[in-house]
Amino acid sequence: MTTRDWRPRYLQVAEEIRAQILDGELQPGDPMPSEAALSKTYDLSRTSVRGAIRQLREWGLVRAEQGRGTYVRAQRQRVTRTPERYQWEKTRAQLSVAERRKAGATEYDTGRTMPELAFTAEYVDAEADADLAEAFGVEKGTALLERRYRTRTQDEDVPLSLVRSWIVREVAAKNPDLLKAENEPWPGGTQHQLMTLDIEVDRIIDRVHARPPSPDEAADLAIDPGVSVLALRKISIDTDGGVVEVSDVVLPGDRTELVYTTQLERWKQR
Amino acid sequence: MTTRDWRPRYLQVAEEIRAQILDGELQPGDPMPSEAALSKTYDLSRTSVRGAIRQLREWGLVRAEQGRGTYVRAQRQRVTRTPERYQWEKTRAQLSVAERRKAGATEYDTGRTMPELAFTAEYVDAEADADLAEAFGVEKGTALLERRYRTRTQDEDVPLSLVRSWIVREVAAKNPDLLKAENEPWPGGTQHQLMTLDIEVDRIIDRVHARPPSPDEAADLAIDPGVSVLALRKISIDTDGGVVEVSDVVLPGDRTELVYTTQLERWKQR
DNA sequence: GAGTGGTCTAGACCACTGT
DNA sequence: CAGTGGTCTAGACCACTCC
Repeated sequence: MTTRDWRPRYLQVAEEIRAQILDGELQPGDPMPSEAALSKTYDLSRTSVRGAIRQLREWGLVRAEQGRGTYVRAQRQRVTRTPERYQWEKTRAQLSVAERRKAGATEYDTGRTMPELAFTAEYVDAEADADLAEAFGVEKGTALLERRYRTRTQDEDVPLSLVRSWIVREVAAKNPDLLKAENEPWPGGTQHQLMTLDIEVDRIIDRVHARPPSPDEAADLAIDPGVSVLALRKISIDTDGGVVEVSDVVLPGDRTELVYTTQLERWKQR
Repeated sequence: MTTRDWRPRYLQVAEEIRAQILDGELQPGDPMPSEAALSKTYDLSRTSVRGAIRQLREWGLVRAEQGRGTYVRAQRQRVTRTPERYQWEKTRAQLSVAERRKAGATEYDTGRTMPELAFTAEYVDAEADADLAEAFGVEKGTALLERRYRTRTQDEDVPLSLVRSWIVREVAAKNPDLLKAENEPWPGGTQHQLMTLDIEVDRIIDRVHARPPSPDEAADLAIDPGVSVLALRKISIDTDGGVVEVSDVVLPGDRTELVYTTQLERWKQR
């Protein structure tokens, strides 16, 4: 009170409201006072009040709805993704077609829930850019087969992830069926596709970082402004040590949790 | 031109400039035209131009510097973090004090670079909130020992990560030395601390998601507006299956890459 | 139609960076 | 000092939602 506050007014207001939310004075789902009301109570122009609200949105604390009002955000439903799915997919690849179809339609559940449904796979002819060329260990410009698809849960209409997957075209061409988009969804997934090429995946490397979404990604994933995406590059390595598939998976950062378990070696003696 | 554009003007400008950056017309490090200049060339008020620039900042494409100008952002230096560090730390825990000290001072390098330096460890008495109580499998309100510290590279002054680590206080009390902040940095790290309590860590679970930074985190990590942090909860489980340590690690999302490798089982027959 | 948030204007003062 | 971005005002029109 006595010592004057050097921070901009809009930030002070934002932090005041933030404290109210964290203290539980404002509960998730509660409507905020309207901009006009806030403008009056804080004796600020509407522009400044909007600055405070923008800040709260960037902190992921509130959500504004045109024509309705601004609401305190509920913690969004989280979806968990674990690399156990990779082993599951590999095991499934060796099953019969009938069983693969059945398994593919069934929910995949690893204790936590991970129901998924792939749709709208799209095939594109692509060339290796510098990045992909390095990943595959091929020349820049090498022809690749690119598959684009999205996954979503059965109840929600917003996709869980946007995926782009690449295979070296010359490798994939050994099985002409792989080049046809009509064959999607391929029963048994990528690992079975690779199996038809006589390729066994030995290990998979996930590289994860967070970044702001591109405009398209923000729209496709229904992401609020200020929320980042998790960008996951998945690299599959076969039993000969070569890179056989590269995928870029884009996940909404605030709705997705990635879980990785590291098993440590036992001490020899204590 | 002919069909009118329904999107707000500030967004159109932002996307126009975005295209220029992606096309390479504007190179990383290049200064943008000043707000006054943009305002003139696009025939918009400065407020609207600022809206476009804010959008570009949220996309992570430009960086504004007070009194200097606005610049196209360079891809920031990435730091890689792999769970191999956990095994390394466990192995190191069994070495002699002298060796642990030496190893602690040395850079830890896993092929990619991961030099780190811990500093300003702080000890706090804490109680288990609902979240931590569940993680540890104890009653809510159980006394915990909380350690806070940060890591940074030797050349940069901005920390790489903010860490809060918890151990059940009653467990830690078996070795009174662990309760004293003066003993930091503890030679051998957390795993050696646990070893003095007769605890061997069997596996470590990392749970990762992305979220907007809190105001404090944004300031501490020098994060630009619109960029998220990677929040990593690390859970250490001992050979009896109990949770012995929980850490929350906050990493700048655009500067950090997490790498996890999943080893798959070989097929029995082909 | 009343109330909400989204966009936009024209202007002002400030703090900071360079010269 | 001039030029830059950061904050703030008072007012306007719009698209949307709900009654």
